[in-house]
Amino acid sequence: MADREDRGPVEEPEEISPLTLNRLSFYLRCLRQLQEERVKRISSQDLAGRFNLSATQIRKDLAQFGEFGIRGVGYDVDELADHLNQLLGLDRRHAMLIVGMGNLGSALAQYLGFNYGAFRVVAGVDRDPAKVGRSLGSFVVRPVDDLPAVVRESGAEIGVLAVPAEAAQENCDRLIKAGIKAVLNFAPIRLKGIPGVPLKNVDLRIYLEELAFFLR
Amino acid sequence: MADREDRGPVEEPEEISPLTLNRLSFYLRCLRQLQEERVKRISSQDLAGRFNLSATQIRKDLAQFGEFGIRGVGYDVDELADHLNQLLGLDRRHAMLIVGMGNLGSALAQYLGFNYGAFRVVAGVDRDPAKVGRSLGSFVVRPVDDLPAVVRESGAEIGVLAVPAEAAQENCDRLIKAGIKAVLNFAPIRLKGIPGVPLKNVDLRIYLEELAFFLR
DNA sequence: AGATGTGAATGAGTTCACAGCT
DNA sequence: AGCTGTGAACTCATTCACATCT
Repeated sequence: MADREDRGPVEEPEEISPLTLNRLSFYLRCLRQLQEERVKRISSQDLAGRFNLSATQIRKDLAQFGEFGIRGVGYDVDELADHLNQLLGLDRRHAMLIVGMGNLGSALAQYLGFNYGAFRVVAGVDRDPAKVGRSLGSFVVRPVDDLPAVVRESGAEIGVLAVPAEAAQENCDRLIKAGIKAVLNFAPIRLKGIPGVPLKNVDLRIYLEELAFFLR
Repeated sequence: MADREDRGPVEEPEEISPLTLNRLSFYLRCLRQLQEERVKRISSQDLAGRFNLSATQIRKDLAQFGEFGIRGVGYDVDELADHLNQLLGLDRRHAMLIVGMGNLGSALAQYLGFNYGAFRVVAGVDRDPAKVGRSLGSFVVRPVDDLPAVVRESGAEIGVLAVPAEAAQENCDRLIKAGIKAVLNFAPIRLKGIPGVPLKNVDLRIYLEELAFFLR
């Protein structure tokens, strides 16, 4: 059955499609909004209606992970939010480290560190000695060569790459070698990661180009 | 209202899936890299091998829009890049306007305006009088109430929303009313657009949450 | 020969429709 | 009754396999 090619190791048992994961994250956002409105219970239909989603899909997505709803009634908003929060690994803090404290890096440090519940920017590094030593929020920018120590001391799990495309692969490798657990890449280049370390690309150029297509 | 300026023999846009569009944009990036390496011709196999793609998919994607390749030989790099460039609407400038000149807005203004060939940030607006009047790159921040005039004068086509979630829908509506042609939204909220105006969401929280899932 | 372009087959993802629980 | 959870049907996307062209 499972033919073993010269690929990486066997995958995790909990297979979840990126599309589903994306939606779960969005559902949680919707539930948070309902919580603020003091809504206690909601049916998949209502949820779908409010946020332009598909009721069936909501149910299918959720049912993958357990029976969170009450038949004939709907979902308990608080309870479901908690379940999703836990499922997505947001029930504990995630420390982030930013590589490249230029314009984008600095903006991300403040933007992400500010209002993102489970996430916290705890460190920043840069190659440029002129940027090292600057104080940004709750941390001081350190030299990129200190990465292993910075990761160890700060407990950072997620590395955010905000460096130019040319420097991205090198810094990605360094992050992984320094023991970072996941990478979020803002450089406009497709990086080669390694199997155990999830890597997500946020390519602003591609977003713009997709819009441009509709403006021809 | 969509006025189509016919210039050149571009294939019909037909319905194109967002996934395909995303890949075309990526193919173009790969071709640009090959151009820098002075590569003149490449086969779908080589292209796939170099950038971790599927050769069949490359051919299928491209074949939707014409016969760009030469059987038995491969694709002419320059020619294909030009075709994709034109197909994606990158053969002319696209002016962008940023709404919300806080940290993120300012960073985007410099980041996007700097090194993004076909795109140019030509204007920025903010609600805060303290930010109005600041000079950023090649433009001066103007009050958000001037949107209609700013759009008209600057010729901006793409509106970039870099405002808090609460203000995003209102500003999106204003952008559309002011005649903007497409919207790129960085606020962590799903906006209600209108049919003729393409809208793309870049939700940094969702990217982080998708990574967090793998760190449970 | 060697690579494209493409119908056919397979697989992934979504919607339908209804059984089953409250 | 009302709504969830889920197999079945369906639609969309990818891969296979090969006819076709240089």
